[in-house]
Amino acid sequence: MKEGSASTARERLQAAAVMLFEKQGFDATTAAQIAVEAGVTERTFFRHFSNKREVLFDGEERVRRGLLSAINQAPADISVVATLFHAFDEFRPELEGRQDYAAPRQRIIDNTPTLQERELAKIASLTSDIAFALEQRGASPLEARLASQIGMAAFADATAEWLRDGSVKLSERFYRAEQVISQMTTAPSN
Amino acid sequence: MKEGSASTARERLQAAAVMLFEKQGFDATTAAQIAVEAGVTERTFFRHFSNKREVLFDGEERVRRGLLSAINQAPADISVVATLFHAFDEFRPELEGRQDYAAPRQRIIDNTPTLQERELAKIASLTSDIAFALEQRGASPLEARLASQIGMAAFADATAEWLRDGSVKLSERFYRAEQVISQMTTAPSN
DNA sequence: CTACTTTGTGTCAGCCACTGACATAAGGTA
DNA sequence: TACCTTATGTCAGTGGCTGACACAAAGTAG
Repeated sequence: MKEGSASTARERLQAAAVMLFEKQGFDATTAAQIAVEAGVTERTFFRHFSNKREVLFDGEERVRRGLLSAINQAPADISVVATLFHAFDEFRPELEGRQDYAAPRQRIIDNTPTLQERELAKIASLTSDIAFALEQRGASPLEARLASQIGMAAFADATAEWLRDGSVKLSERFYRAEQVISQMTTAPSN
Repeated sequence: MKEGSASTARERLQAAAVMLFEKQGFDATTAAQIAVEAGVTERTFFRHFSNKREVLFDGEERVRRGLLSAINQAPADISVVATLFHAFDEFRPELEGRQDYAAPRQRIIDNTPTLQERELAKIASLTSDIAFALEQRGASPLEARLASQIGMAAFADATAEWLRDGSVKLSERFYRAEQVISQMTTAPSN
């Protein structure tokens, strides 16, 4: 009742959650409160989101599909790491288009351990799917697992840093990470 | 009252938890149940462990200290990745000595998404401390972050696989992972 | 040896995340 | 028109977890 009804209950719940989480913090905000703000009942909140955290983790499948399809379209004659960074760059416009929604969300996550855990789980799940995709393209299981691990670590790190501080472009952050990884295994540390 | 009293309440709670989690599953086991089995009250359970999951995550600090000290004792003239694997090998005896406790624990975690999340958080926390240690030894911040990510991914992967299937020695799993990482950025994927 | 302090525990009331069951209203379909 | 589906409300209940208070055992200080 408080939010406009020119949107679905689900969307109103997400917007109300982001607003309240930013204002009061995640822990101090109850599901019932979000529901009231969105003009529905607590029960309806839990029909749309399986738990309180999920209200912030909706786009996961979109990211998954985007990255996997970019990997499958990458050239076949490059290293696994190069394949991943090729895919990240293909997917980059989608991230850049969502910056306005993603930045406040990132701020909330940065302040909330339980959401950071959820974010780690999301990255781990993506990582596992990416490892599978690399294996399909000919990598060994262990190489696929390790490459996807460092690749997704770089992806998540670059994206989060970029959302926190937009003064370095996302493309630049990806590029730098790839350079570091390429040299990491050959050069001594000092 | 059911467990012998020749041990602390904390130890009895841990033992009771492992037993019940294996028998009934994590979700189907209540904190109150564990407490009764250990001869204390639910409130006492939560005095020893800040939440139900923590009863399985006690050795974390031991691992952290062990790995960090091993990193600091590694030779200075090798690559960051080599530094990490050197440290893993130094720490290996401690893992091998705990295999009997760690294996059932790993089985429970493998069956329980919420515990897998906690395990990811633990690895991420260790990873962050290890990145800091590498930086102290002269690595750049980005290199430190990425190297510690892939290193800890390899460490966690090798350890978990070894606990699930002891037929390949832990030293061998570490060795293989290091080989794969060294070649990852240079060779094409097929 | 007594008084004080610390540490570990029990008891109880209560909040909140989350669920199952049942009812109802609105919109589409046979 | 009768039915079915979908989204929601209502309500009662379980379980994780916390704060407050009381108490007992084991130091520790004087």
